[in-house]
Parts: sequence; C-alpha cells; structure tokens
Amino acid sequence: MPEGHTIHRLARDLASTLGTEPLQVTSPQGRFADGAADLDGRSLVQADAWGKHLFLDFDGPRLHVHLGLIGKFRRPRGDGPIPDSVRLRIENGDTAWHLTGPQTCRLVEPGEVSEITDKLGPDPLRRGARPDRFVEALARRRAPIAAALLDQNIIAGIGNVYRAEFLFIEGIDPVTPAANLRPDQALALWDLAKAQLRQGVRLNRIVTVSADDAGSPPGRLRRADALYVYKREGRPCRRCATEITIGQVGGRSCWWCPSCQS
DNA sequence: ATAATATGGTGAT
DNA sequence: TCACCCTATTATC
Repeated sequence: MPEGHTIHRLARDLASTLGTEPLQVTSPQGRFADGAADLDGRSLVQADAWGKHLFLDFDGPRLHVHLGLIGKFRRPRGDGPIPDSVRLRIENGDTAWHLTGPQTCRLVEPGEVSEITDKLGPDPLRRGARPDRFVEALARRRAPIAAALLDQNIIAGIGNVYRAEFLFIEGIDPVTPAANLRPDQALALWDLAKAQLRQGVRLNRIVTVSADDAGSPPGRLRRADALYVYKREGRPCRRCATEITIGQVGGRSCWWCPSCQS
C-alpha cells in the first residue's frame, strides 16, 4: 500500500472526513495511550503529506505518522468490534479511522516537523517541489539509479513498485549509475513520477500500464494487469515478450525487462 | 498450525 | 549487510 500517493490521498481523506469539529481519539491497543489522551477532544486543523510522512495538526499538538511497510490507516466498515491491533482510533459523529502497524505514530514539536522534512528530497506531489535538486542529487551519485530512486533524501515518496515501473517506462537499466543518466533522462523520471503519483492519488492505487498497452482505461485494470514489471519475474514483457528479470538492487528486489531496459 | 511475504526504515555489525 | 520492528494475508505443511 504505502508509497507517496497513499499518504497524500490519506491527508486529503482524513481532512475531508474528519472536518474541523472536536474528535474522540483513543488507542485501543494502548501503545499510544498517552498521545491519544493528549489529542482527545481536539479537532484536526490540517493534514499534510511529505513523501511517505504524514503530519496531522490538532490545533497545537502535531502527530507524525509513518506507515512503514505494513502500516495501514483505514476506515473500518460497519461497526464491529475494534481490533486489539488498533494503535490509534480517531472518530467524529459519522466517521472513524483506524491506524494499525505504523512504523511511527508519535506527537512531535513543530520544530521536529521541519527537521524531518528538511532532510527529504523533493516530493513531486508538493507545490514548489524542485526538480533541479533531484537532477543534481542524481548527478552526484554513483549508486545504481534503482537504488537512488528509493533514497528518500533524493526524491521523496517513491517506493519499490514505482521505482521498477518508472525505470521500465523510461527504458533505463536499473543498475545504471545514477550519475550516468543524461539530464533529459533525469528530468523525464521526475515528470513521470509527478504524473504517476498524481494518478496514484486519484485512483488510490498504483496503475502504471498505459491505456495504449492495456487496451482499457487505467482505473478499470485488474490488479494483475496494472503493472509492467513489478513481481512479474519469468513472465513475458508486455512490450517485447522477453522474460522479466528479478535481481537485488539497493537491498530490495527489483524487476526489469532485460531487452527494453538497456 | 506454522511459515513466508509485503508498496519501509532504523540501528547495530 | 544484517537483524529487527509492526500487522495481515497467503502459502505450505
């Protein structure tokens, strides 16, 4: 679930559903009991996403949430029992949200927010993001481009799915040293990231396959048809039918087409 | 039942 | 480069 698009969509959905009225905040699991007590009865005045970081401003206290690999922030359907795993529950009259398995859920001082965001690379989903900083950061790196795209200090919000998909779409070999990319290739990656992450926010899921390649609009694609290479090792490339390859790049599995990406 | 896996990141070795 | 954290779902005995 969580790459940058997820967090930006969450910021939007939390703000629109929770409004600005006082909220009930609890920690059914108990591991955020003190923080929840501080937030209880306050209202949400702003929800802001920076890459994969989410900051919720409760009119004073600020909550920092990072979902990590398995965290989820979702609206429980119906009104069954509240699972023991819910770290944070926020509710108003009509809406409830459950946060489970987050890597981070803690109150921070206002200064800590900028401390965190200052270290992040540009986030293509934020207004005023600086693509030139992304391009310059790549030019300084000898690490493989596939590793650089996962580095949140270089570009914020890309995860393991998008990095593989972007490199396929741009026809770039994942192990190419970042500094070896031409400036136009680096800029193309930025523009692609911006367009794809925006679409991810809109659809609330990752769909990278183009309407041309899929033969149907992106929103209607089945899960299995939504991606070009991610987790498709051994299967034929959608463009050239060569077998998709898997390898470790930057400590994570990466997938690519050895023919389209060289 | 138990294990493996996951769109992430940190801290120790 | 590894071990580890957190939870839910799927795969394998």
